[in-house]
Formats: sequence, structure tokens, C-alpha cells
Amino acid sequence: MAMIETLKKPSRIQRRNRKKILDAALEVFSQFGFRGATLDQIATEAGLSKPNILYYFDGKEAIYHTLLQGLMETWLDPLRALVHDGDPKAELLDYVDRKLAMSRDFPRESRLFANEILQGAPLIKDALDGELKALVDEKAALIQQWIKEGQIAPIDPHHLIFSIWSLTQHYADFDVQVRAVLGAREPFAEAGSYLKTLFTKLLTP
Amino acid sequence: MAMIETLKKPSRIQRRNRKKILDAALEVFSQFGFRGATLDQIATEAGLSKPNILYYFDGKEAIYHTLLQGLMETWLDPLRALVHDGDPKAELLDYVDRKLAMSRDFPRESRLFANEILQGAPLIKDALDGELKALVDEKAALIQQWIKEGQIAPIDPHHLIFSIWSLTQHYADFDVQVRAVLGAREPFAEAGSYLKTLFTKLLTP
DNA sequence: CCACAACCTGACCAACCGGTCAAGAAAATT
DNA sequence: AATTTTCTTGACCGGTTGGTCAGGTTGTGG
Repeated sequence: MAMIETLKKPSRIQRRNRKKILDAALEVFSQFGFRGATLDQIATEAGLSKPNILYYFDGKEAIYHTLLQGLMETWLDPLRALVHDGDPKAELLDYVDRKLAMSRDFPRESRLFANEILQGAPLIKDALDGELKALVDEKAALIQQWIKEGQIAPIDPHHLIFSIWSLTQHYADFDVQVRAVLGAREPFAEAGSYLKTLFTKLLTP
Repeated sequence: MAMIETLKKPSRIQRRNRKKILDAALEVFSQFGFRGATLDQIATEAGLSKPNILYYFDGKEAIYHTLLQGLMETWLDPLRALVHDGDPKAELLDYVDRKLAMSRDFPRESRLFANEILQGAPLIKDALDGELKALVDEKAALIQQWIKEGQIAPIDPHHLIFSIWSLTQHYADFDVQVRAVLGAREPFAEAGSYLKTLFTKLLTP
């Protein structure tokens, strides 16, 4: 039996090696994109042989697919956590903080996502049109309500969300450029206070 | 003689075919990155045979290098145009406009650049550390002066520049995602007025 | 400690990769 | 028109790619 039945409970070895493979694949895919990455690279990075990797996954695309699918969930969690639960402005600033923290702590995930979108999102186009759009529309409606209530300044909710994504992920995706320009300065600490200022000014009515 | 002497003036055919190749390469490299792109793809896109492409360029890397070198110049032009020449706030808003227009009119160039940075900028690291940093530092000093004169609000100049890059290029690099979320709405027109609002609020003391 | 399943790998394969080359076709020069 | 230069390509090459497979090794439950 060449392939693992996902129905059965995975063994200890399976869990360990699948994790090793996915971690190695994240490293390689996030740097070179799907087409630029090779199984040999992933195998070396994972410390396993190439055939052994194909014992755990159906192929290169299956690894990439698994990685991206798992990523989509955790990537949208911060936005899901945006609810009507106190001060709207503080709520949105918290969302910015959470997203910036993700850029700082999971830059590879951010870059993998960026790579996929850059290439036209061949694998997650459906998720963008469906799941993502639905979630964003829902949160945009919430923001629109806050605006109507006069709790934050009147701005386009969709573009507000875009700007939060853009500004926070920039520090992960363009890390090399940011550090080249800043020299020895620490990007993320500065970005935190800068973005707080920016969004406070933007959201204050 | 296999290679073209750049010292001699290029013939009509040379100009036409080199342009065809660079245009095709821009299309392919911007979508798949350096490693993910193939010469066959570029050849097909250009409507030329693979050996013919290698008649005009020294190899895959030479095409990529030529493309990136030419891009760096035009990509920084809008920032170079940022000078002390009237109202600082209007000056900066104009810069935002110019950058957004570039994202709208040259999305492939933006994505090529993004791809290179994502992969750690292996080819233009030197340019980032040198030319780019110098230019940004110069303009940051200019912005700092405006702040000191009280003409714009006190914010970190470097991160201000980052946020302009980030917010404008996002609409080119993440075009698929933006359009998926917005549905039938036209991104760039909306982005124009949104960003004008954002930066006006940010820069007003 | 045995038997069976799970795990691992060296050797191999067809397809594709970037790049070469000799020789022909088209332009330009005379 | 002749000739030289520029341009173009089919056939080919060594290396790499994703993937297979038979058979060996390791772990595990009885």
C-alpha cells in the first residue's frame, strides 16, 4: 500500500514525518514558489529521501495543496476574531496588531500566500471567490455599521481591510527590502507604533 | 559570432526581437519567478524559437538581469520626482497618485519586482543596499524637514514611504485577490480616492 | 519471538530543463 | 548579381525534474 489512508488514525512516525515534510515544503515553496521549488530541495530540507517523501504525499502538488489549505484557515483567523465587542476603533487596532504579529512570527506563511496570489492564485482562486469574499463582505458590513453609528470615520470598509493586509504583510513579504533601507533598525517594533498612529488618525471621525 | 556586440548600433531586427523577448520574459518571469519560468515558455510567448532567443541573449539569467536592471530605474522615478517644490502634502499625495498609476498601468513590472524581493532579492540585493537606501534616506530627510517646519504631521518618514509602496503596489501584486473580494467593482478608481483620504488624514498635522 | 504491517531506499525512468551547434534562409552591402 | 553578414532553426546534449518500483529494514501487536 503506497498511500496513507486519511481515514485511519496516523501513527507517531506519520505525524512526525508529515510535519517535517510540510515544514520543509513551507521553507522551500515560500522562497521559490510552486514551480521554482523541487522535491529534492524539500527532501534535503526535511532530512528525508525523495521516495520517502512521496510515501507520505501523493506528489509535489499534494504537498503544496495541503500546505495552502491549512494556511488559509489560520491566516483568516485574525479577521474572524473581528467582532462587535466593545470599542470599534480599539477592535480594529487590535486586528492590525494581530496581523502584524503574524507577519513577524510567520513570515514564511505570508510569503507562501503572496507567492500563490502573485501567480494568479491557480489553486485557491475558488477559496478567494467563495470563503474569503464572504468573510470580508461580512466584516465590511460590520464596519459599515460602525460608520453609520458614527463610531469611526466614514471610509470604504473593503479598502480599509485591504490596507490592513497590505501594510502588515508588507513587513513579511518585503522583509529584505525593508531591512536594506532601514539598516540596523528593527522593523517590526517601529511598524507597530507607526501603524497604530496611521490607523488611529484614519479611523478617528 | 554568436553574441551581439553591445558596442555596435543594433539593427532594426535586433531592436524588434529583443523587445519581443523582453516583453515575453516580463510576462513569464512576473508570473512564475526566475526559477519557475522556462526558456520554452518565453520563446512561445515571444513567437520565436528557443535557439533564436539565445542568439539575442546570453542565457536565461541575462534576460532576467536585463529586465530587472531596466525596471529598477523606471520604478524609482516617481520617488526621485519627490522634491521640495510647493505644498509638501500635495507633493506626497502626488507621489501616491503616481505610484498607484504605475500599479494600474504596469502590473507585470510590479509583480516581477515583488517576486524578486520575495525570493530574497538575490540579484538586486546590492542595488537595495546601495542605490535604493541612499535615495530613500535622502527623501526621508526631506520629509523630516517638512515635519520640523510643521507642514505635515510628525510621522516616521521611512515607514511613510514603506506604506506608500505597500498600499499602491498591493493593487497590482494582489490584483486577483482584490478583484475576487470586490466582485464587479473597479479597484483602481476606488483605491485612488481611498488612498487620498488615508494619506490626507495621516499627513494633516 | 514471530509474523505482519508500516516504513524506507537505491536504482531507475520518461519528460523536461538550459544551452550548443552546424547549416540553411534572409538581409544588407558591394 | 554576387557576396558577406545577420538572422533562424532542427537536431542534439548532459543534467535535472517529478515520480515509480522492487525489495530491504524497522516498528508493533500477539
